[in-house]
Amino acid sequence: MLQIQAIRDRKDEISSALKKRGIAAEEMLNQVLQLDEKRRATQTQLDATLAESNKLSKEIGMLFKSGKGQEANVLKEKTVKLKEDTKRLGDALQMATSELQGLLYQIPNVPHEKVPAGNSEDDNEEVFQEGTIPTLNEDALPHWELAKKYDIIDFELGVKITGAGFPVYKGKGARLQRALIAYFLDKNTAAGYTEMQVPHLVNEASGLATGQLPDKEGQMYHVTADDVYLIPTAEVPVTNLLRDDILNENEFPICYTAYTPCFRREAGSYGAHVRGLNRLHQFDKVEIVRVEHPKNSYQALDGMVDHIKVILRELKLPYRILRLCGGDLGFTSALTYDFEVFSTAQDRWLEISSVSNFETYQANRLKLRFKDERGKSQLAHTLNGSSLALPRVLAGILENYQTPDGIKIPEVLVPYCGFDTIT
RNA sequence: GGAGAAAUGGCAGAGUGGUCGAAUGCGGCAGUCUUGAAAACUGUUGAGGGUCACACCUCCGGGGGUUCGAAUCCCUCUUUCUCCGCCA
Repeated sequence: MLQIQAIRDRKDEISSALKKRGIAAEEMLNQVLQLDEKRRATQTQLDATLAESNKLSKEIGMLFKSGKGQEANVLKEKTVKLKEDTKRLGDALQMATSELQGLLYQIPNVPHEKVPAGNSEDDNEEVFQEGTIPTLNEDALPHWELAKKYDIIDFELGVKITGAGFPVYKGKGARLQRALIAYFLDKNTAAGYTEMQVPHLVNEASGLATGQLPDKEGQMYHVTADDVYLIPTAEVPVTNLLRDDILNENEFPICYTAYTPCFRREAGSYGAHVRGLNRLHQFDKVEIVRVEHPKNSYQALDGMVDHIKVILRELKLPYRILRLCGGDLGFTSALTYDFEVFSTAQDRWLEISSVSNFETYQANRLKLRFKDERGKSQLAHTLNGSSLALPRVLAGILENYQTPDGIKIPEVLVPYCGFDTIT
């Protein structure tokens, strides 16, 4: 959620930056300012009314104490009208506040100056590419064929026990997945991220604070009996660990990593692009989350990107980095880099990580602040990234490492797997 | 799931209708003393709205109510603790 003060100070700047998302926000922002003014005017009136009745109440108290009950009763009558005003103004204030809030919820984050304009993924900007794309045999298979051939992932079994998009990993497939999780966590903790294990269900307040609610209910599984949501990403519980906190400046940076399953309804997805591991309702992911001083957050973002580069380099997977354009940028993000692994057998790039700086957008909803050197509360910056998402990394490994003799295991994973080939 | 008790500032903990945004202690910060530190002493120390700055307003788990006036009384929800039940 954008800060009202920011809109008051830099409306035109914000409005033109939002154009990169293809959003004409001018009118909405004007409406925000109007509502804000109304809200403040109402607040001022209410405060004055309350001040007066506070004063009267004190006088009444003193009169009663000194036995002047009659005078007190005269004053009491005066409070009747004040009470009515208080009620009316209080209702008006509440209405203005929630209207304002509702409007602010609809305005996405302001794109960073580096964000290219554009409407679709075609306008994303490739900023880096590394690794060699292997030359495979003519009979090279996509990962869903490999999964069947070597009996390491069973999609039909998942359908039987749950439904489409809930695969069952078997034998060496399960072990490889566990190896990847352990390897990612080890890399992240070695880089200074504290490993956390968090709940996989969150309440409504958490969903609101990181921006999954109120608009994206459809993406999350909702357990209505207990009114909790299955997490779509570890970002939600991990970032919410710091909800309502006021940090000291010297606590920065806060760096967490967590492995969790992620649950996404993915309503409306279909077709070849969702085959196999490409898009699932349940998948595993290791996430990194940072909370930073505003002046350091972009340096931190670069650091996260570099960190993920190292991992992909070690896995020897060909990958590229995209800077997302305004149209492809997530609602809450100011700047996002996507990592994509090239899947040779499918002949396409697969997104495996998304690294974002949310600046104060999430922090504003989270009420995640810090005390600056003057002792004033300021919003912190939040960032997160996948490090990494499992299924497509797995798909990339299976496809790129396939040989006539079986699937080779990347060297760094062999100690975690306990075998070097899947046959 | 059943019965009972509780929820107050960073922490501990007083406060059961008015002058309480809240005693006191600890912790934090600043100062005095000291070569320096400790101890001692003095001062200061919650969040949000509002204002150029004050004033002023709101917040004692959340929501609602009674009252001229609520941390304090009532209703409700949530959470924690104790006992019972169930159980990895």
